[in-house]
Formats: sequence, structure tokens, C-alpha cells
Amino acid sequence: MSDNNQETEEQIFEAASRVFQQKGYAGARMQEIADEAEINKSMLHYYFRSKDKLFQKVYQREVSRFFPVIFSVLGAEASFDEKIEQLIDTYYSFLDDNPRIAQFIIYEMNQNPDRFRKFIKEKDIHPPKAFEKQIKEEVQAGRMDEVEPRQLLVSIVGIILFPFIAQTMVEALFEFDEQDFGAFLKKRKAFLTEFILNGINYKRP
Amino acid sequence: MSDNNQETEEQIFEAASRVFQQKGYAGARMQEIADEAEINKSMLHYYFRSKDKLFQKVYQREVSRFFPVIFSVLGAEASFDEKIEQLIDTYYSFLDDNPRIAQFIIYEMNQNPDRFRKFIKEKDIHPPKAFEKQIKEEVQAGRMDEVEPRQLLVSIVGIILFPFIAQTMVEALFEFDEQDFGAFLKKRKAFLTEFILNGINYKRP
DNA sequence: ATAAAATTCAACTATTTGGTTGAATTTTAT
DNA sequence: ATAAAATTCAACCAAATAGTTGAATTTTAT
Repeated sequence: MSDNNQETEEQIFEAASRVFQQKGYAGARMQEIADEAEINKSMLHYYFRSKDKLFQKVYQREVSRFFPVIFSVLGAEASFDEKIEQLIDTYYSFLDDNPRIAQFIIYEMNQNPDRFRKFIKEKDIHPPKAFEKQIKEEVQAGRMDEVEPRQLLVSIVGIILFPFIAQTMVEALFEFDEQDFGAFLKKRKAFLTEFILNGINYKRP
Repeated sequence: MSDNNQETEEQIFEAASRVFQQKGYAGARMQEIADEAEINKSMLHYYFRSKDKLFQKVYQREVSRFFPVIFSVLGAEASFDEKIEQLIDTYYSFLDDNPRIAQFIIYEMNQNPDRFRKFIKEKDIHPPKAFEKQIKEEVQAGRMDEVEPRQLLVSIVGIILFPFIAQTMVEALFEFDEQDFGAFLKKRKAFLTEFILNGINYKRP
């Protein structure tokens, strides 16, 4: 193939992403990343120079992937209730594919809040203004209680994310096996939609 | 003083608790724990033998502290709406005093799910049966929508915990300073009570 | 065919870090 | 006062781990 080298670089990057997400920076081992990528440890430094450099790239990519998932849905054109349903759907499939990402970002963000703030600012990542505007309009139209958009946003994100972040906790406390947990999540989609919309007394137009 | 040694042991333990909660097992350094406890590094091993032993004790204590905070409130005698308000109050003051504990337990639990499960089982930590029973009674009495108690429990805990776990994220995205965040949390208490009770269409008796 | 680039490999170095030791000092109990 | 226990300290060891090197091999481009 003509891009063998680029492929290898990606292989390393994806392996690093998995290991860092699972173990965190401090817990990750360069050798484990090499094994996961099925290449020699020398190649890690050949392509990325150091653990720190490799980590920064992984971290930045994951942060860049994470927020647009929520914000693009919330910023789109749709009625409020449709938006909530879409957000749940989108978030669920994203988290199914990336079960460690939220935990990872939260943990590493807390290890170095300044780095996080700086990156968010540089990349100009922020909640869509359109969402705030839409809520104010819905309130005005009498279709929901008066709520602070930010309180609502934090609540929605928290309520969706929590079971993914705390899967082990939920399984242990409820004595779930993985299948039980899967069923729990599936049922949860319907529950969440109603819970959120009721929460602010939303009346579908 | 007559218990100088016991005092030192506690000093070490509390220092270790702070450092482990902040950095996690892999990120914590024995030297940093010693510095934090303002004692010589030798004393760590003198009292706790190894990093691993010290960590296990911290981990087990924090897990033992964390769950009863929620479960004791939910298992007490009170009307459903009072219980929710109490839970929010109790949780908030606990998390104010222990801002890292949720993040710590979730992270270390994910690093070693088996250890977590084993400990939960040994200590017989579980959600109070009384809470489930109460919800069923409230549903029967027509005071709330039919809900799975477990979905509700996960939602309540998630919605309360999330801003504490993700404080840095909230501050960065909303461009809050610490004071803004404090105000946000304070307002949130009232918001949460209404949001949760509305969420299941609870009618106060 | 040939040169350049990519990759492997094992052995190596340097650094970090957990853990140890033993002598000296201080504190506590009797 | 004395012995025992607790503590400090600096120096040290051992293990783990990040990172390097250079020679050999394979792959790719021309």
C-alpha cells in the first residue's frame, strides 16, 4: 500500500486513544500502547517523540469529538421535544461506541483544569446560542416552565451521561449482569424523554 | 499527648486520602503524601507497609462513606417530596466537603470493577428497599406517574452529582469563575427539586 | 535495480518512584 | 531516670518505565 506509514501512525494513535482512555495518563504504559498497536515500542517515539506529546494529541482529539456531539444536536433546527429525543439517541450511540470517553475527559480535565480551559477557548467550543434562544421562546409561548437554560443543559447532559460513567456502580448495586444493564439502558431512553419534558412541564405543540 | 502515634497514623491517612482522591492511584506519589502529611516518607511504610495497602484502606473508607449518604436519606421516614429535598441538601453539603470523592470512586471503580463489586457485596451496600416500596405506594395512590424506581434513582443521583464531577467543564463552557459556579449551584437546589418532582408528575399530598 | 523510508529488534541508558536501612534524635510511658 | 516507642534523616536499593541507539530487515518509491 502507498500509505503504510500513515496507516501505522493512525494505528498507534488509535491504540494510544484506547489505552489512555482506559488507564488515564498516569496509568498508561508506553509498552501497552505499543502492544495494543501491534508495533514496536520504538515506533511510538519515531512518530510521536514522547508520551506527553502522544497524550496531548489524543486528549485534544477526544475533547474535540465529545462536545460537538451534544452541541450540534442542540443547535440544529427542530422542536424542543424532538431535540431532546434526538439528543438522547445521538448521545447513546456515541457513548456505545466510546464508552470511556466521558470518564476520560472528566478525569484528565480535573488533573489539569488550565489545559482544558485553554483548549476550549482556543477551539472556541461553547453551547449553541440557538438552544438558549429556543428555550426562551418556548417559555414565552407558555409551552414550558421558566427555566435557566444552563440549569437545564447541565441536567440533561448529567442525566444521560451518568449511567455510562457509572456503569460498574449501577451493575453492582442493582446486581445487574451486562445484559441486564443493556436492557436498563434501552428502557431508559423512553424514561428519559418523558422525565426531562415533564421536568419543565413541556407541552408538545 | 498520649496518642501521638495514633494521631500520626490519622494524619497520614487523611493526607493519603486527599492525594489519592486528587491524583488517583497511578498518579499519586508516596513522597507527595508524606509532604502533605508533614512527616517523613519512612513513616508511610512504618504504618501502612506499602502504597497498595494504604490505597486500599483509603479506597474502602471513601466507598463506605459515599453510599450511606444517599441511601440513609432515601431509606428514612419522610414523604417523597421531603425526601428529595433532604437528599439534595444532604448531598450538597457532603459534596462541598468532599468535592473529589465521586470522581475518585468512579475512576478507581472503573480501574478495577471486580474489587468494587467484591467490596460492595462484602459490606452489603445496597439501595434501601424502603425507597422502592415508597415509590410503588405513591404510584398506587396516584400521586406520581408509574416509574421504575431504579431509573428514577439513577436519574436523581446523576443529576445531583454531575455538576460536582464536571465543575471544570461547567465553568469553562459557561465562562464561570468560582463565584459564578457557587451561585449556579445554589440556584440549582431549587431548580432540581422542581425538576425531579415534575419529572414524574408528583403531586404533593 | 537501487535508494530511501519504514520497521523490527534487542540491548541499552536515564529517570522516576516505591521501598529499605540503620543510626541519631525526640517523645512517651513506667 | 530509664526503657520503649515514635520519628527524623539521608543515603541507599530495586523495580518500573520512558526514552535511545544502531544494526538488520522489510517495504516503498523511482
